[in-house]
Amino acid sequence: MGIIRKTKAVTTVLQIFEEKNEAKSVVHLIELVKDKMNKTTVYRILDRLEQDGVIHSFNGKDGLKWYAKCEGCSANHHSDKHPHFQCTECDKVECLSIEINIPSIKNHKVESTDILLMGQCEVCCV
Amino acid sequence: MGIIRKTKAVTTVLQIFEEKNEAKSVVHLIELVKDKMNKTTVYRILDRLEQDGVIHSFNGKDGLKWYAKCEGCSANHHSDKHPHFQCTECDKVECLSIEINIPSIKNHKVESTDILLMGQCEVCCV
DNA sequence: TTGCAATTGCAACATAGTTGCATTAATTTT
DNA sequence: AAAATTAATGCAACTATGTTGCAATTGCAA
Ligand SMILES: [Mn+2]
Ligand SMILES: [Mn+2]
Ligand SMILES: [Zn+2]
Ligand SMILES: [Zn+2]
Repeated sequence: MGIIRKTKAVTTVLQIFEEKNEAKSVVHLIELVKDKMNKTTVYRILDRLEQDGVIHSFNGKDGLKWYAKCEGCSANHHSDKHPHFQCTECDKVECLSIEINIPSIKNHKVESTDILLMGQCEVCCV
Repeated sequence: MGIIRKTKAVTTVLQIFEEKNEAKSVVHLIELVKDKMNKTTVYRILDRLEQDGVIHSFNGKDGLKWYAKCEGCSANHHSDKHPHFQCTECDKVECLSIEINIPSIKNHKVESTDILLMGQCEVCCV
């Protein structure tokens, strides 16, 4: 089960995702709220928010865990699957709403995909 | 620069990749050779072999680092880019020789991709 | 052989993430 | 409104992957 009590810590974390629709690494999140709560709490809240379909997680280019807001997901229906883009210059991560076609692989059953595109973001492109 | 001296340790690691064309996680490799060399040595050898275009690395589903033999790469030309498949049941990883088409993204410059497909492998499919 | 630089082992470190347990605080019950 | 219940938190200790500095070893060329 996910979030049951709306504590101050939960509200703080939620606010971060609400106020700006941007992916955040756990490391960055911990840094952001380090005066307000323990890192263990951050990990646990993120866990529970993910279970509830409020946020989703994925791995960035260096293997770190990132989270971003879900759109149209719930505790029993995680539908918001998509590739991500990480800028090699500023490290920013974006959720991409593009569809990438995966060809079927002989004798294999592909159930999910983990796609990270890397390069230069809009800002760093120039 | 990569491998300069063909030491016993280098030979041991190379043999593992030669005898079976299969991706290996660093954790597994360290375990495999733990009586023969230090883990630091394993990390450093893998590093140098990658620089030489003998092997390539990528992240598995749990964020762990994996390595597999390269085909047709050299120190100054790493061409063997491809998606990977990891079985969710037996954890085995395969290099895929399929092409996945990445649509261009407005105002972004995609320079590389990191694609991991997950599901059931040939053995676990049944 | 000898000399030297590449390689290795080792211990200590860095960082991400997890766990157990006592304490605190939301929320429900009385 | 107070008490009871139990989810949530803080903290310290831990695990795991990966890195670094440095002294000792070893491959190889001269
Ligand atoms: Mn996303
Ligand atoms: Mn591969
Ligand atoms: Zn950027
Ligand atoms: Zn399998």
